[in-house]
This record gives sequence, structure tokens and C-alpha cells, in this order.
Amino acid sequence: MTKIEAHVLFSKYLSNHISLDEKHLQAICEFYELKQYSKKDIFFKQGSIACKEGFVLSGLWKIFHRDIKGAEHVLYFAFSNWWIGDMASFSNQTEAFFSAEALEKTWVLEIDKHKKDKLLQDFPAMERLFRIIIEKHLVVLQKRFLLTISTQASERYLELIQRAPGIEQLVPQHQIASYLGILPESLSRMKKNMMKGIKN
Amino acid sequence: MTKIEAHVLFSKYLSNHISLDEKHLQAICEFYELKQYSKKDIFFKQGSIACKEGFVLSGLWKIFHRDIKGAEHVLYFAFSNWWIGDMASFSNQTEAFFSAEALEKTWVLEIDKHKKDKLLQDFPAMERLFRIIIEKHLVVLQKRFLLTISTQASERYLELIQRAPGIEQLVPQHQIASYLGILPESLSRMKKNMMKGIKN
DNA sequence: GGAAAAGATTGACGTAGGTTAAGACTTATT
DNA sequence: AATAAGTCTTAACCTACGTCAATCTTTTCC
Repeated sequence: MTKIEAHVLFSKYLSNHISLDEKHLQAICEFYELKQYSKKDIFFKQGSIACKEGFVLSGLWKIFHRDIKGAEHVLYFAFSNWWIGDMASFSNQTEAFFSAEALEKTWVLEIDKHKKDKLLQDFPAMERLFRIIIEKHLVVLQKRFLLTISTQASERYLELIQRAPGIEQLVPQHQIASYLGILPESLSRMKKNMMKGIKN
Repeated sequence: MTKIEAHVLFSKYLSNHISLDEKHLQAICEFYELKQYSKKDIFFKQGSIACKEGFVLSGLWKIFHRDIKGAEHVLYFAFSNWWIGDMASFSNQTEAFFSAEALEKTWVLEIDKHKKDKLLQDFPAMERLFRIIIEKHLVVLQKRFLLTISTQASERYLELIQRAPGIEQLVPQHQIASYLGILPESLSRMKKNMMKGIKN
């Protein structure tokens, strides 16, 4: 992917949320650095300070937390046009609660803390953009939380594969289980039971 | 509560997040209307459009969703210095997913959609304020979500009463259960079991 | 003050999903 | 090709929590 291509994609995304002229779009893009990551690369790591945040152009990331017992819990999968970051850590430069790991080859536009502060200073309109984006993230998580406490895993599974078709091919089963908040063994059994239900 | 008192409280809150001079603070406060609500009053209602959002000065609200089976699920309790709103509904003027109901007498500074748009237009610094506030809400919910899928109810219960001491006196048991994502019967049994653990 | 409503507790029983452990199947690595 | 590492499935058993129903306590409100 070239820098030009990346800027086109990012500009399109920006224009979907706020109105900016070509010149400003270009200037904003320049704050971001284009980078490629390989499978298993880490973008930020639980326990360290997240010094950057990124916009996914292509590929796939998982954002997860590892609990005291060593179990992984996936907060979300970041496809293209999603953001990867640990907001608390990035904004306040505190220890990250989450890690981000690439699940395949992926292109990212990234920015560090200093540049982001500068970006927001130079382009106050970006405050609005980020306000809107974070609002959307929050709304999505509110509904996901509600779904999680009010339904069983099978319903959440059906919701997921309907909302993100093809995710089963992209993401290993045990990470989907983690996203659903259950263990891989449970997902496996659940799928078998669902099959029985369909056949008979 | 007088308008002056309300503005003092709100100004203090605002100053904790962004720096504004006295004059601007005053002007911003004027966008908000001071209102008192009684127990069981509704601020916005699931299925309707949330035409306003509010800042809680005193008292207590619950924000909840009622599922298809009629069961209530508490998203959060809003104490003083918290916001009550259904962001998706308010921002996009779509049907609300949540309702807000007062759990006791409460004072609120509220603003409707038109005034908020005007506020953000007149004071772009408010975009920054709301960006920061929403970021905090999102971070809190991320951790709560993680806690919910990675621990059992008893741990969440201990976390809650430690983080919000006295909440047991303010909020009926079955609503605390709902907040924890379990049924009142389960909370009751859980507490009994915990008592046994302490005694022996 | 007394009826009615709302809330809390208890017990018996059912079930989704956790735990543990083993085996099969796939994908990397040499 | 051979070994190792990662992933998926299955099965037996266990536990936290849901379900249903009865009883008791507290609050609300004419």
C-alpha cells in the first residue's frame, strides 16, 4: 500500500464524519505515519504505556486483556476502518490495561501522543471527529454489554457471525470464544448442540 | 437548590476538565436549565427519542434497558457529577435503547438537542470536554465489561460496594442484582453464602 | 392504621457453561 | 518426512446461576 492510497482511504473515512476541504484533509493525513505489521506483531502492550494509536487500513487486530490467571479476554476485533488504541493509557500516559496484536498482515496509519496533541491543537475540528467516533464506540459497547448480561452465549454467537460474516474463517475458534466470554470447549459443544437442533 | 448553586457546581465540574474563564463558564451554564425530579420520574424512555441530556447535581438515577422478556438490565447508576443520556438516541435523534428513571429526589441541569448543537457551535472547547468525558465513560465500561465476562458475580458485588460504598442503602437489592447481571434470588443466595464464609 | 404493593429470602430443581483430561487434526519448523 | 506446536473436539463431572414457587418483611398509600 502506498502513502497516497492510505491517505485516500483515511480521507474518505474522515469525510464521513466531518466536513473538511481537501487541503485540511491532506494536512491531517500528514500527522499520521503509514506502517505495515505482520501477524503476531504487538501495537501496544498491557502493563506498558501506549504511546500511539492507529487507524486500521487493512488486516485485522485483536484488542485483549490477560487476567491474573493468564486467560485472555478479547475486547474487540479491529477490522479496516476501526481504531486500535488503549484510550486510558494513551490519553493519560498510564499503564495499558489492554494489548493489541495483529492477527494477519495489516496496514495502519498511526500517531504518537505528541503529534496527536499537536493535531488537536492545530485542527480543533478533530476534537469533534474523535468525540463522534468515541461516542459510536461507546454505543456499540453499551449494546454488547447488555447483550452479554442478558443472553446466553449461543445468541451472542449468532449475532456475531451475522454482524461479521466470514469472521470464523479469519479468527481461530478459541478467540471467538474469548470474544463471546466463554471457553473454547464451551463454544465447541455449543456448536454441536446447535447442529443437532437444525438436523432434527 | 438555586440556579446560582447549580452553576457553581457545574462550573467546578467543567473546570476540572477544561480551562475556561469565568465569563465563558457563565455563558455555558446559561445553556442549561435547572430542574428538579421526583422518585420514579422518567428523563428519557426506551423506544422514544431522547430529546435532552442532563448533568446530575444531586440525587440518583438508574439507566436501564428492558429486554423482550420484560426483564430490566441496569447499565449504570448516575450519582451527582454524572451524566444521564442515551447518546445514540440524543445524537442521531433515533429511538432510545435505554430509559432513565430517578431513584430519589434529584436536581439536574439539562439541555435539549438544539441548544446543545448551538452550545458546541458557540463554544468549540466543549467538543473537547465531551470528548474527554465520553472517553472516561468508555474506559469505565470497557473495564466493567471485562470484569463481567471474566469473574463471577460475587467478585463484581465486592467491587461495587467497595467502589460505591453505601449504595446498598440507596438502591434496592434487586436493582443491584440487575446491575451485576444476575437475578435478585441469586444475589440473595450469594450474600448468604458469603456470610457463611466469613463466620467459619 | 390497615390493605395492598413492593421487596427480600429460602428451597428444590434444572441447565449453561467451567474444569480437566484425552485424543484427533492442522499448521509450522527443522 | 518427522517432530513439534497450535488448534479443535469430545466426554465426564462440577458449580454458579436461572427458574419456579412459597413465605416473610418492608414500604406505600388511601
